[in-house]
Formats: sequence, C-alpha cells, structure tokens
Amino acid sequence: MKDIAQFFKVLADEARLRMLWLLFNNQELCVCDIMETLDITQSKASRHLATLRHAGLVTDRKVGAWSYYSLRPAESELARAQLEALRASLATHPGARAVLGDLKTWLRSKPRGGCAANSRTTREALVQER
Amino acid sequence: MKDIAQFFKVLADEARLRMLWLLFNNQELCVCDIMETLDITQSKASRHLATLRHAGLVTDRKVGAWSYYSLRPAESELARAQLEALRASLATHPGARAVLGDLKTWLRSKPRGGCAANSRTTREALVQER
DNA sequence: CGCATATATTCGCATAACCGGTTGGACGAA
DNA sequence: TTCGTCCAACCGGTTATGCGAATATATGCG
Repeated sequence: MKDIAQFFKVLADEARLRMLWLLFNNQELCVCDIMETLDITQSKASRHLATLRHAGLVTDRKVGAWSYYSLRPAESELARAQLEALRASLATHPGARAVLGDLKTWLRSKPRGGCAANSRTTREALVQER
Repeated sequence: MKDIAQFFKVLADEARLRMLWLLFNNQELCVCDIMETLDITQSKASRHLATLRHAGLVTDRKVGAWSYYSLRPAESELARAQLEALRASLATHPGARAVLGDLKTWLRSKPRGGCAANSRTTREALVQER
C-alpha cells in the first residue's frame, strides 16, 4: 500500500496540482509557459515537472532546447479514477479558473521564438535595476 | 487550490490509508483495535487518527475511556469522489486484503473488556524480559 | 483514595520535502 | 566558435512531517 501513499504524495503539492490542471486543459506546454503562467522560478517549475514525470503522470518531448510537457494516460486504475475526480473538481474551482485565464493571457503575449524570462542576461539586467 | 493539496496530504501516508481502509470495512473501531491490527504504537495510532479527524474524514464517539472511530460522510464532492475511488482500488489490492484478515483475527482473539496491550504494567513487564 | 487502563499530547530528534540561486550541458543563430 | 536561451541538476538552508518515549488526562474499579 506504500505505492498508493506515494501516489497521493505526488498530488499533495499546490504547484504540481496547478501544473496538472494546465496540462488537463492544453495538449502541450513548455517549461517557460508554465513558469510564466504560475509565476514561479524556473528551478521550481523544472523540479516539480520532474516529480510528475517520475510518477508517470506526464511525458516530455524535446524539440531543440525546449521541453514540451503533456499528460500521459494513467497506468493504474487508481490513478485514472483519482485524476478524473481531480479534474472534475478543479473544473468548478474558482482558483483553477483564474489560472486558466493567466495561461491564455500569457500565450497571447508570448513572444514568438523564445520568452527569455529566465535567461542569464535578463537576470543580470534585473540585478542592475537596483 | 491549497485546500486540495492539503486534502491529498492527508491521504499521503500509508498508516492513514490503512486506517481508512479498516474504517471502510467496519462501522466502528477503537484505538486499540487499530493499533493491534496495524501493529503500530499507541502514539502513532492516536496521532494519525487525530489527523484524519481534523481533516473531517472520521469522527470519534467516546464511551468511558474508549474512543470509537468511524467514517464521516465527505463534506466536499472532491473528497467523496476521491475516497470512493480509493475504496474501489483498495478492494483489489493484495496488501489491503491482508490487513482485513489481521483485523478479523484480532477481533476474534480480543479479550472482552480491555486489551491492556499498551498499559504501563505491560510495558514494564516487557522491559523485565530482557 | 490508589491504581490500572485507554487515549491524547508533548518533547526532542531524524529525515523528507521544498525553496531560490547557481552551475553546466545542449542547442541554434550569428 | 562564441553567445544567448532553455532546461535539468546541484547546493545549502529552511520548514514540514513522522517517530518513539515520556507524560498528561480521563475513566472506572475496588
């Protein structure tokens, strides 16, 4: 039964829930889409996506330097049922709705060919501002 | 969405899952039934039951010195659906089946009027054995 | 009252989880 | 090849969680 506890542990984090919710509603997203939409650091985004990947809930497809993440069909019946219940419940959750709005806004304003939000030069520029 | 993460956190522990499973299959159990069946310390049993109680998943009914725990109807639709999926999945889980066997065995051999497994004198007797 | 039992709670510690900042590898454009 | 961007992984530090032992509280019996 340890495996089941482990599964719930993966879901027991707000950042990961929000990522799953984004992927419930979009075929594919790259890491920078997720970090921009959720307003989290690149480190945090990558870390939690790795957790979801190790748990078998998402897959990534690499295209050049980008990683596009997407949902992965559940392997166990438990996972399938839990995720379905989660999705249904999030659909009526006010916070979840807001996140989808943020995603749409970001995708609309996203510069074609790279967002550069987490680049070295951008970070250095931010440091200069002080 | 923090509330949902919090809910999953409660389920993300093997001891708590096993307790829930026992209560799925029995109207009421007292703390010593649970600690004997799951072979855990009294402290651990009480602590995790308190967590489940605070999360609103179980209630306790006091009769004298005993506390009888039982399931409590889920308050949110999320909780209801998740717990139902969990129950269904545990029903086919080999480990879960074994635990139910342990419970039956314990209840059959349980001394009428108290189990005295965690009493002061019993603990002291165990210390003498060394 | 004095003592045994059932349960809850506190305490100190170990470990797990999470975090931001940073580093390093991969890749593509110049 | 050098530079800039995307991403994963590492580093140290902080917080959260879980544990057993010990203690506290409540009940009831004689």
